[in-house]
Formats: sequence, C-alpha cells, structure tokens
Amino acid sequence: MKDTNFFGDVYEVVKLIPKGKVTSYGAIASYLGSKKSARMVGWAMNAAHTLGDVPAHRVVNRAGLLSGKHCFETPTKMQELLELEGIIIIDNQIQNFETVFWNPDTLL
DNA sequence: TGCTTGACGATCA
DNA sequence: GTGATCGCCAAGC
Repeated sequence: MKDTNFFGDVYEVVKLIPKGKVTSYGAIASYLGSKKSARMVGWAMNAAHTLGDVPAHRVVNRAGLLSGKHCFETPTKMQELLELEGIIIIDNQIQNFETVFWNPDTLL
C-alpha cells in the first residue's frame, strides 16, 4: 500500500478541498502533474472512500456529474452529503458548478 | 501470465 | 454541434 504513493497524494488533495467546494478528477490528475490519467484518480477515490477518511463525495467528473455515486453505500448518499455542504444537486448533477468548483492549483 | 475493465478527459472525424 | 475513439495506468479475474 505504501507503493501506491499516487493514491496518498490524491487523498491529500481531496482532504484539502474546502467545505462547500468540489473538484474534478481531471483537476486532481493535472495537479499531480498530468502524468496520471483522470481514471487513476477514480481508482484512488474508490480506495479512498473505502478508507472512510477522504471526502470522496467532493470529487466529481468534469461535467459536475456525480459519476461515483454508485460506489457509495447508497446512490443518494453522495448527493445528500454534498447538499449538506451547501451544494445544490439536481438529477445527480451539481448546479452552479463553476461557483462551487475548487481547483487544487488555487491552493498554491 | 495476460486480457479486460474502470468514479475520465481530450481530441479527431 | 454531436458522436466516436484513443490515451492514461492500475487492479481484478
């Protein structure tokens, strides 16, 4: 598990996401250096949510769609968590995505 | 040991 | 403007 340094890096970035904000897989991948594909971020998220120590619900795809909701305990769990953050979600899609979008590069 | 799949993204036709 | 395909890398079977 220590070899999966990439995963640990993804976890760190996801943990840095402010409350009420979300980011995209591609943004994380790009932040890590674009050497990894957005798919790898998805894999990392899959493992991350399993740990339960990473707010994977704050990570969505480029279109602001809750593509990973199926990986949660319940399809509505992800949406519910995001709504608690103050994010509006309709039909599994984030509204005002530009407003709630947080780019890791902004942290720098 | 090797092929397929997989929470995506970007580009080409 | 829309649809389809390729690329990325790792894990599962």
